[in-house]
Amino acid sequence: MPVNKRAEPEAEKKAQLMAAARQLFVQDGYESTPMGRIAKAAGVTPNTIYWYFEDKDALLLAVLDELFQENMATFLTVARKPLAEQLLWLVQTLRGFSRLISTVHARVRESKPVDQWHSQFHSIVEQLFAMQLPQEMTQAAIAAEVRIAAFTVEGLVTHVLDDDAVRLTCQQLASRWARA
Amino acid sequence: MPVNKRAEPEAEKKAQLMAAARQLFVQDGYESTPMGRIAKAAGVTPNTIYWYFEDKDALLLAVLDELFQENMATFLTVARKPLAEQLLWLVQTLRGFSRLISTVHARVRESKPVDQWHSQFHSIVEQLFAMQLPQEMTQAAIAAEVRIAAFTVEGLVTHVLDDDAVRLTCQQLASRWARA
DNA sequence: ACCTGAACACCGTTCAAGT
DNA sequence: ACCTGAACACCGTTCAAGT
Repeated sequence: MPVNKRAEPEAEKKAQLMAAARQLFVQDGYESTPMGRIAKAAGVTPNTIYWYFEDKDALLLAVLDELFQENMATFLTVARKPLAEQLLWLVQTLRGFSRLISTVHARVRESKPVDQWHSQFHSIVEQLFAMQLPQEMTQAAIAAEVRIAAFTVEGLVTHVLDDDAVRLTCQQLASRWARA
Repeated sequence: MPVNKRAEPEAEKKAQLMAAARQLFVQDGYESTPMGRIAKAAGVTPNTIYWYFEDKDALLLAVLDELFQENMATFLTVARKPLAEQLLWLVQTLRGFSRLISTVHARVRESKPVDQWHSQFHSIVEQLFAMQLPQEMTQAAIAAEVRIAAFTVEGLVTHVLDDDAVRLTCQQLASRWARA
């Protein structure tokens, strides 16, 4: 007849595992953090993780989803500012997860789920920018400009550059879209 | 007194190893090709590779250098054409090595030698483009435009896109640099 | 349902030993 | 100088067994 026997419901344990994985993935990178280290940080045995997650990729995707949700909310806040500022905010935010981003790109080829997540992420971000570009542009031009912006953001995030270079590149990029 | 005892001088054996590695790295990717497979393709035992190369990274760098030298020559041929065409050529050529490029980006963080190779590669390609941009632009603007171009090329190379999208993006990118 | 100890398969690399 | 067989350390994952 008891309903809440366990001190830790399944969801909570899963959250602990994700918190440990997230911290280590962001700090040390996905490839450089063995399952054993995540397990130890969460106080379990490595194989226990497999009761909650299918494999290491599933853990990665769960972490990515969490990070996306958390930061999407505040991005929508920034979405009313000038485009150059939006770009700069996006780059600075993503820079905090640059190792994770490199990992996603590396694993797009090896893992279908990672590939799907990556495609979806691009779609959302690119659409958010597309709707802000001048209406006078052709659809093809808008699509091209959005790709240029997306790839530039990725480059700024994953390459080592000083803040000035990042800022100037965002401004130069946005200067093209001055409304007619 | 004999001078050329061996049927296969060291350089030749090394070249064989590099040819095997190159083929497999390009086809299957660096992470997905074990040293054992390279060894088998070259007709030796895995540990033999370590007599010729310090480690797997050294093999990778040797292959990268080879590819760079081979393609640099024909790039200089293309360098007299319009910028949009140069970009398109660069993207299409690099697309043949997209897995290798993803690997380089992933390993920049883990391997100092790979990081240095990557930086040097960027420097050379970016300078080649910088000198072709309109003289009227400020140094800062040129630097920003070159970064935008480099990152867009990288994005076009590493993401899945149809040929039309690639072509349109290169044109749109170059349209900005129309000489005043 | 939840977790563990032990094992498996795979991989890069090393090393003592051979020619 | 050049190459090998055997071993080492490490890793993701599985599985039979425990509670």
